[in-house]
Amino acid sequence: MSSMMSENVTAPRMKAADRRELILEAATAVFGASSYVGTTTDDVARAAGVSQPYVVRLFGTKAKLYIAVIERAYERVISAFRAVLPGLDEERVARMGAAYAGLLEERGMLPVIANSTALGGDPEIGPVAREGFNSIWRFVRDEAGFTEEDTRNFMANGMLINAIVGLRLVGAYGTDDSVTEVLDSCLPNAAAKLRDLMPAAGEAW
Amino acid sequence: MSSMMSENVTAPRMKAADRRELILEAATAVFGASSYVGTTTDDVARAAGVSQPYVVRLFGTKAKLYIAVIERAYERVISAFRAVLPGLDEERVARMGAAYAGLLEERGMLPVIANSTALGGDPEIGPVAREGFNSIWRFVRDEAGFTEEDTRNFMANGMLINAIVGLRLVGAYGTDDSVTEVLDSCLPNAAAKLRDLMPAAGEAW
DNA sequence: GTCTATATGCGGATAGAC
DNA sequence: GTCTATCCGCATATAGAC
Repeated sequence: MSSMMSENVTAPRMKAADRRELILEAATAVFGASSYVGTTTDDVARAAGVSQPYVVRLFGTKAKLYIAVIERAYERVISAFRAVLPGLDEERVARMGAAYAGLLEERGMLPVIANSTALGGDPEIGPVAREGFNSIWRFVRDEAGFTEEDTRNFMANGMLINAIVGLRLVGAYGTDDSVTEVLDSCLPNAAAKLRDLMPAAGEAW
Repeated sequence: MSSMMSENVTAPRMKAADRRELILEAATAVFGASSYVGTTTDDVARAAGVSQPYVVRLFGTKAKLYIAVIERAYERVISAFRAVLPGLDEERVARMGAAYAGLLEERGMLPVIANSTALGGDPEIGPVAREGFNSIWRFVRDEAGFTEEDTRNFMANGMLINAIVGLRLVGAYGTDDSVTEVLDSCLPNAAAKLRDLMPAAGEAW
């Protein structure tokens, strides 16, 4: 009668690289739900099904873990954009916008990016967030070939979406219909997607 | 030889309301520089020249202090917009944009707003940040009389500026000229203003 | 590779004097 | 109205077993 009922005393052995990726995914969801400050390494650990010291062991510090999370998130955005580039035509603004909206379905991805844009003042995180933002900017302008003005408008719309996501202005929290109207005019269907994906207050994503 | 050199052992007596305002101003600068998480109540206290327990005493908790700060900031944005409304004409988009940019000169005002848009997930702060954002949205649309589309574009540009401010993409941190180009195309002169106002890494504002 | 146990430090908050 | 002293909790990080 020793360990019968205790589930998950020890997570199944796994290659460190795989475990890393698993933790990064969980961490993205948790950081996305509660922001950098509001999340503890223990929250991340429990979401990933491992012990708190182990996530610290793997990533060194909480800040380094978060940095790994946002680097991965920014890369993901670019890969999503890149995927819709082939055969780029007149619709590339709409298609890339849709690609961004599609990321709403990947837990925490957009919230994490939104949050990272407010952390430029942090000496460790700031440089990484800036580089991520810049990399998207450059991609849109140089690889997708947007004009200067289209690039600005595209990024501005993205930041508006980030703010709406960061504020939890839709979903269980939404009170003002005008906001979802706006969202709809930014990216058709994004509002509906957000509504579905948003957890109730206090819930995890 | 007792208290000769000790400066400010006790802050000069003052009406609580005035002290409150003084602390709010200092707190705006400090929260703006280091974000909500990165700031301690002691940081605020020292910036305001009072003791740490006293700021807690006046505001109850750190979260309540921050809430007071962002409420004040959102009100300030609206008052700045309202000030340029009389005799509103064709230029109202440009004039309100300039009014927003003018707030760059008030320490921490824009950074605080930028940061608050990432804290929607916080059960205490979230509702206040949402209400602040909504109030600006409504003002632009209903009182300034912007069209639905102009409102969205205006807010989107504002969020882009917030992101640039939040990321510290200009000033001592700026590395990519393309970003200041963009800022200039959003709001003429804003980039130069930002450059002047941004502190070096790690410095207080 | 992963855990348990624990040290450590920091920051928010309280008590109470002046 | 404002401070000093201090408590206390919590979360990060370490040590070391398995």
